[in-house]
Amino acid sequence: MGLGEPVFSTRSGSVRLNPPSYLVLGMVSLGVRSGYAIKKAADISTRFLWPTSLAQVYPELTRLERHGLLSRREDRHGARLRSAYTVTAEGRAALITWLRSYAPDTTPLQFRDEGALRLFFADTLDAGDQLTLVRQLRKRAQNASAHMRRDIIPAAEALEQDGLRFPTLVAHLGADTADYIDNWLSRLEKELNP
Amino acid sequence: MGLGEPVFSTRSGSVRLNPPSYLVLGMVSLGVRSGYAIKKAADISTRFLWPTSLAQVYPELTRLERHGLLSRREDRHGARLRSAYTVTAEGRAALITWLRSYAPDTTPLQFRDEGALRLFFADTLDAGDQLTLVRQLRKRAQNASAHMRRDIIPAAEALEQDGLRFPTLVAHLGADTADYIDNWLSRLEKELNP
DNA sequence: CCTTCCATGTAACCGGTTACATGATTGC
DNA sequence: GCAATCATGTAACCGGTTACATGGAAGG
Repeated sequence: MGLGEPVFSTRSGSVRLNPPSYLVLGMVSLGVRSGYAIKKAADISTRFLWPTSLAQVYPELTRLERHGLLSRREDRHGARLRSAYTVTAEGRAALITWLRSYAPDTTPLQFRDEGALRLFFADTLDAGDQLTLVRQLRKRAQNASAHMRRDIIPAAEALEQDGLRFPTLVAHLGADTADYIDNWLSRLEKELNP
Repeated sequence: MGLGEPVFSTRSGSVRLNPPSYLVLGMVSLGVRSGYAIKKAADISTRFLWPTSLAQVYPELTRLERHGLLSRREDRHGARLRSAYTVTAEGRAALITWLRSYAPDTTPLQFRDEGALRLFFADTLDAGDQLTLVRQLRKRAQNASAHMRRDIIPAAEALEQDGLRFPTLVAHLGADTADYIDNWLSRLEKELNP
């Protein structure tokens, strides 16, 4: 196993917490109360950083509650029942511990990306197809940037009224990075098409 | 399933080819002949784009050969036997088809990254810890850039004698992007620490 | 001689996604 | 009335990693 077991000790034993756990814990701590809402919130904010699914969110909520990091309340809305979660003191402590424990050496920077993998093997293509591929990659970077500026950043900015600035910052980092990549590829495009 | 089944038709039925398949196929097409060597080559080139493991490479080689995309030759080296793979015409066609078929809309740009996820939730931290986190993230970006420029790029440049330029280009894209992120975070750091 | 590297594979496990199943509420 | 959205969950599957198991070759 090596170093840094991602285990958090609670009064009731210990829980193994991984990024999806902290995603759920973090969302609840931002005031998102139901599983359904967490998934929706993740789709317009952390989707690029860490995608998730309902089939992951619901069991995780149950698990976090079982270990005392979340507290559940039945929130009856007509005949429909809904679970409203809030973070416990222990849950908040777990989140903060995680945020404070980041070690740059254990998690190396990765860009796992099929597009870039194709570019790596592009020597196999003739000049025309190489150019097409680079243009497609640019298009994707442009799409990503546009989507973030049009949808993600405004949604994040709405949270600033609650004193939350980092969602906006991260969204900007993503959009700016996408622009940087587009720019880089545009220089490559010119180089390939003189 | 939806759109774009990643299936390639061969004389002997059809194969489902995914990024790890093309990683193996591509590496063999670059002249890397054994499973062991493919893993080693991937570790100093495509690791950031698409990590892999021996437990993935070996079965994939067998599968690709079974479908006629690779051809295997027993390469006896003393008492030790080793499999030496080469790409068949069909294998080369499959690789080129994949490289030519990139659709920017189906594969959205993702930065799946635990570090950025932490930054997203950093409002939970006090100012001092926020600063520490940003500095840690910078350190990681610097490490990544340094490692690429010291190890990955020189290794890629050695391939240029064989007429391969894209491995070097992709390595530079990675290193430059890491530098960009470091720079972006350094501005954030100044903003947080006035 | 002994360590490191070359070399090939399998078994067990885990993290995550897709698909399935169900039903109430809201808004047009 | 009907469609879209809110809401919760499970089962099956898949992609990928870690750990296990084995042994020859090369280099100091």
